[in-house]
Amino acid sequence: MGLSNYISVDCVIFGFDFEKLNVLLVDRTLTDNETGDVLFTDHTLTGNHIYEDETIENAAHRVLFELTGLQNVYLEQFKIFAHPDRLKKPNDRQWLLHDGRNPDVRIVSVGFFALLSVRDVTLEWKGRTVKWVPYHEIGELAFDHNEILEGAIEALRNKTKHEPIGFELLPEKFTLSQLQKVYEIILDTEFDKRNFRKKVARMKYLIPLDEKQTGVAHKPARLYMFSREVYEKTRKDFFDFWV
Amino acid sequence: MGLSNYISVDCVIFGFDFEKLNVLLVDRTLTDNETGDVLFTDHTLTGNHIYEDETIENAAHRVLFELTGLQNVYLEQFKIFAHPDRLKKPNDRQWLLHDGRNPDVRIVSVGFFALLSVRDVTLEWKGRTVKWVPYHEIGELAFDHNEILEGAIEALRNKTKHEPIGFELLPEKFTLSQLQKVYEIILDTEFDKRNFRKKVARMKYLIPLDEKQTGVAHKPARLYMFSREVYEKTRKDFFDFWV
DNA sequence: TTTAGTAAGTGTACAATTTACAATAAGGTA
DNA sequence: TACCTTATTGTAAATTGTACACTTACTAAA
Repeated sequence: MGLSNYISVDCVIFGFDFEKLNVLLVDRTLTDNETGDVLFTDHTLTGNHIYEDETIENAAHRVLFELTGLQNVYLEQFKIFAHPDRLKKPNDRQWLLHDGRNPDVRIVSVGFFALLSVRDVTLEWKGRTVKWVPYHEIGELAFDHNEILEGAIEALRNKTKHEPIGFELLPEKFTLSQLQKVYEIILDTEFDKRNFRKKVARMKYLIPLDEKQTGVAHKPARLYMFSREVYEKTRKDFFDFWV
Repeated sequence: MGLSNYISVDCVIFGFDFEKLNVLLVDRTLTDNETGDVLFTDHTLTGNHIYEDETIENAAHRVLFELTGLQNVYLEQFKIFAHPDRLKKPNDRQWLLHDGRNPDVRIVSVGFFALLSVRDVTLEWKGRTVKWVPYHEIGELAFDHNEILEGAIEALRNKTKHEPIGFELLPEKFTLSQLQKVYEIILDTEFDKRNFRKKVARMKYLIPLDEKQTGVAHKPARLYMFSREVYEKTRKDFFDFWV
């Protein structure tokens, strides 16, 4: 099974740690073959070429599995990146050449974003170091990966406003304060606690459990679950573009 | 300037005629070179390969211009179609072979949808007949074009719910009943006329004109315009996924 | 065991929006 | 002039949005 050497996927993997939104980045360090000097070092998103007989969704799930060991992760295609010059910055050309690839071949990359609650992650991938970096601390990335990241954030924001995907960034059981925090971080805003809860109380698909937080140095909060089943059954389509 | 022979764009061009949502389709008829017999005839969406140095957005605008002569059309990338078997139905292979193309090369296609008010359209494109077909009357299309069409409709519905793109399907000046009809058709629902107008009256970016319809056999309706400028200035981001 | 610290949980009044519902007005056409 | 067609408009009740502050339940430290 060969590789399709002109299509790739790039995954923006978001992980929420109850405080910040993080993104999984991979170190990219190019060293001179002879002297061993470090020529440059920076970061990339996580991506892969796809196999010839593979769907792009599969390729994206594969990346995700290799990195996190997780299979059932929220993953969504959001945009294609295909600018003719997207791989043509000097460092990027050098890196591709070093890797035995032709930097003049136009590569179309399909952007995906994934959502998960931060957990332990395989800390190596193809011999490169992988780490969580807070979204706001991400500097200049390799290739067009800053553009892909911004596209992912925008897609995440838009989707979050209209569909219940915030839950994907939390563990199965979570508190209302954690849920509120997710939305505040993604939408870059703050909500009134009482009003947020009043709104939330109307959502039939947010199931209160008979369980509480443990081990916290304050009144323990009740735990909730999201039920996609109830959501699908009770959701109404409606019309809200105005405002 | 060569062609990238593995990337293409497919455009779902929606046209509204105040009654129905239509899609621009192109006839595809394969005739036997020797006998002249018609081997099969069906329809495709409108698509194109992209040039090597061209962005995909440019390629999509090019398709649109060739077909409609229009330059400033609402156009949006919505999904990529890349299934390994997407061009492998027997008729499709035959068509590609006849056209001198290799049906075994995997072609990634970027799906776009365009919105416009139905107007005169160039009725020929590369020697093939082009016509508006009401969305609900579209049967089986070539390649994976039914899938692309459904993807486009879904993207159109979603976007319509949250952003003011319904206007793109109307002429510059339109009546409130026409606007209501656009939304009813896209969202496949019906609105109460008084409540619809009450809601609409709150949108500052819907500008009432001192002009009325002419030539209609009933009380002429006032004309309105959409101001994207006012919309951008007054829009608030908010949060409505729950229902 | 007492105290301090921390986040959880809760109600009310007012404003804005949604919803359901039907009669009159203004043009053309016969 | 009568008729046909679509445009235009209001009101009351229910729901939702908004602004705002105190009490509760737990841990940790004294």
